[in-house]
Amino acid sequence: MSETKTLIIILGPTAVGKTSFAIEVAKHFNTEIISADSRQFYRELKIGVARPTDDELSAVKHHFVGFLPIGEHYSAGMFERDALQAANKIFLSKNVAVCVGGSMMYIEAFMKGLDELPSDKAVKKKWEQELADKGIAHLQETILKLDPVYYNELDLSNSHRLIRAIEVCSLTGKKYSELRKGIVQKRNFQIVQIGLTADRNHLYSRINERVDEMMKQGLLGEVKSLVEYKNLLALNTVGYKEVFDYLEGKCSLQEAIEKIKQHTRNYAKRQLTWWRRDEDIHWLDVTSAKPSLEMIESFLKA
RNA sequence: GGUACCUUAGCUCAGUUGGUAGAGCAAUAGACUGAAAAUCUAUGUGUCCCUGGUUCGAUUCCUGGAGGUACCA
Repeated sequence: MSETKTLIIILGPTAVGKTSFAIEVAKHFNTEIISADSRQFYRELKIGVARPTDDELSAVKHHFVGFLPIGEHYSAGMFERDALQAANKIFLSKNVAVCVGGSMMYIEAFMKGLDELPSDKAVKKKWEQELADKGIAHLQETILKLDPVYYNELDLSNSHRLIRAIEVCSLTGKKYSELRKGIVQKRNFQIVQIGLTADRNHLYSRINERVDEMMKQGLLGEVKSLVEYKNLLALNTVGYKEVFDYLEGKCSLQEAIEKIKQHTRNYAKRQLTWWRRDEDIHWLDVTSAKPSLEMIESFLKA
């Protein structure tokens, strides 16, 4: 079996209908699904992250859904490693694997790879503390000294990136701008990206409906059961942070629900912005028609 | 019915001692190499409720009206 191996990636904004279509595709090719939805990885998150139902999960084997304890640290780099491993395992017996998700950077890492840069939680924590104590100007001065080239490229208001650059510089003793080469890794399989999309209005009303549906399914109860973890990074997530605000009396339930809808729409828009620049994506508009398997077949031949 | 206060951007509200106005959120566009459902950037013409008046000039002051809120009857 030395045929070309193909990874079909199904991506698109949240609530566009990726989950069920991916299952249809995976069934068609009699293969398995690699999830690329970073928040669906957490065991404790179900309703709020629209995890596939138990029926769906048993219909097709899914990798990574619900495999992480809520407190565990995970990242795009770790996903690159794990997803490659999972894909290669699938390719041992199949010619096609399906990847589905909305986590842009995770998918990017899986497809193209990240430069090998170190990461250290303690160092990151230290600089977060520096940020809290001395303000962002102090971080800006630090990166100006460590890596003046990157200082000029970077968005200086973005504390996350500031800290990451300082982290890499201080761990390696080298400049982040020089280490970050952006080399695209060669994979031993071909990749076909299928993007599901829809009219903005249609997408937004799907999002609103899905949030109402989550409430019916018991999102409030799910979030209540996670209050003790509320400061974890995994819970800095749309659908959870708004309900925490409600539980703390910062707003009414109705307001929290409206915020969830709004923030989900904001997220969907960011996803569309990210993928707009990628010319290799085959887009399928689902506004008026369901995506079809025939389309997938035609993309595979092309 | 009386008194007081309010009416400014899609929403919540600032403000102009009279020279036609600005924040947050939303919206739109963008960025994105280990927190990424995260984080960050850019974009603000709107009958400043209506009507008269004073004034060179009113959204701002005065008259009258409409709507709202609170309290008193």
